Amino acid sequence: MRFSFRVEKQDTKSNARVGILKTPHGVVQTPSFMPVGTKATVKSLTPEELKDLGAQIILGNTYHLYLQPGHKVIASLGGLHSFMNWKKPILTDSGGFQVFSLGVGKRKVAQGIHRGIGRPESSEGDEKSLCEIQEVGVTFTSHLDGTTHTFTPEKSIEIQQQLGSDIMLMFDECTYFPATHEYAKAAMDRTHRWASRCINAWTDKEQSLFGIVQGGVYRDLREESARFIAHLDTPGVCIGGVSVGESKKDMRDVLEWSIPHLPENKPRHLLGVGDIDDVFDAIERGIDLFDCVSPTRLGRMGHVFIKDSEKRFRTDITKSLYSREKKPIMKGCDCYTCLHYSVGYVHHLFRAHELLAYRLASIHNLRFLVRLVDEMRESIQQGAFHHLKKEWLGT
RNA sequence: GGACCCGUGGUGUAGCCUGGUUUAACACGCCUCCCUGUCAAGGAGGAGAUCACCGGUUCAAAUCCGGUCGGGUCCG
Repeated sequence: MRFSFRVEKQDTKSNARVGILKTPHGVVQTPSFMPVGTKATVKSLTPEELKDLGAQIILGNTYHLYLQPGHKVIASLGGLHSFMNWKKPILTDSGGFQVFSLGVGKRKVAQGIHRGIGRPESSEGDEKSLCEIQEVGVTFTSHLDGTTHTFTPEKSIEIQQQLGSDIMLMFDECTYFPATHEYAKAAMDRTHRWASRCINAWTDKEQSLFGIVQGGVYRDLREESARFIAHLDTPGVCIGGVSVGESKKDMRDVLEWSIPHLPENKPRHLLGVGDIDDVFDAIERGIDLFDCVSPTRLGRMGHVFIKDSEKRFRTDITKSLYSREKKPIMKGCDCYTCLHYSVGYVHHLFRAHELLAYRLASIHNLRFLVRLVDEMRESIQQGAFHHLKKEWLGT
């Protein structure tokens, strides 16, 4: 099956749309949320569980798989799908984001402050940058063993082709927030030059390749980047450089400026976004695909998704008040966790540091988000997207 | 009846022998906050102890000495 995308239904009151994405490993009905499986596994879950909770496609990571176990190892074991026993579509990130996220320095990362991405000026005292950006590519230091590596656009595509993903992403420079206009422009221009090199390196046309819009939080840059990426001969586009520390308003502005310049007939992926309100907003603006670590990462930290009145949509299940709660995490949830376990039990598992806790919470959170996007898709089909949005967000 | 061990925040311990560098440390627990293309079963911060009690030695005691109470082990 070759790659194709078709818009099936366009919402009349917004830019929301329903589409069908065909890939060599099956069909994805959009809009769709994809769980993140960085190291060839969605942490704590089996592919069977992923399938059961409704995941249509997952994301894997070039940076991590290149470092461990190595793309050649995975290729020799039959490619990523076979390696991890996931038969459905896979999108691979290019490694750009990770390479730059390491650039902020070890200490900040150790402190959990790593959302300012790719700041090359960063020689503040002992905070040595772990990566160096040049025209040819990025030289970085492995977080695993300190060895030095270089990613170029060509290298990233080569790795992704060996992994055998259905959707490859271009090697881009994800700008940090806040970035000056000058720097954001330089990074965007570099990303555009790298885009051509990615296309040239792209030899296996069974796999598709998506370009990535950059440009920081600047209107002129976003518009320019969106137009540039839109005109590339690739089957899809991504909007990147969001959810890197900017405000929600900034993110919305970025979508506002970028999307009108993107082609109607190509799928649009919004990188790294997964907050409920953000997903509603993005789908309303015409985004088709999402990926985000939040359901799994927050799940492992004991935060479970709920539909609440405060529009926070999550609660910390490890809090004492949940120790004797007999009810499931969320009334009406059809996930495996909610069908079989009480809040009190999952609470206990977290307190006891039992491994099942991570799995049950991840299953719930992923099912919650996948199902919500399913409902959004259904509502678009029926012309009721606005009603669903109002029901959830109140606006 | 005899010998020995122990008594430090909610829990479990470290420190005690070689008194001061202890504003008494650590783990877990508790409370706040954070997490959006995962270096993330992670991170930041906070509350909480008159070191069982009484007395003594000393410039100075959780730390040394005596006694009391409480818990435990072993021997009869």
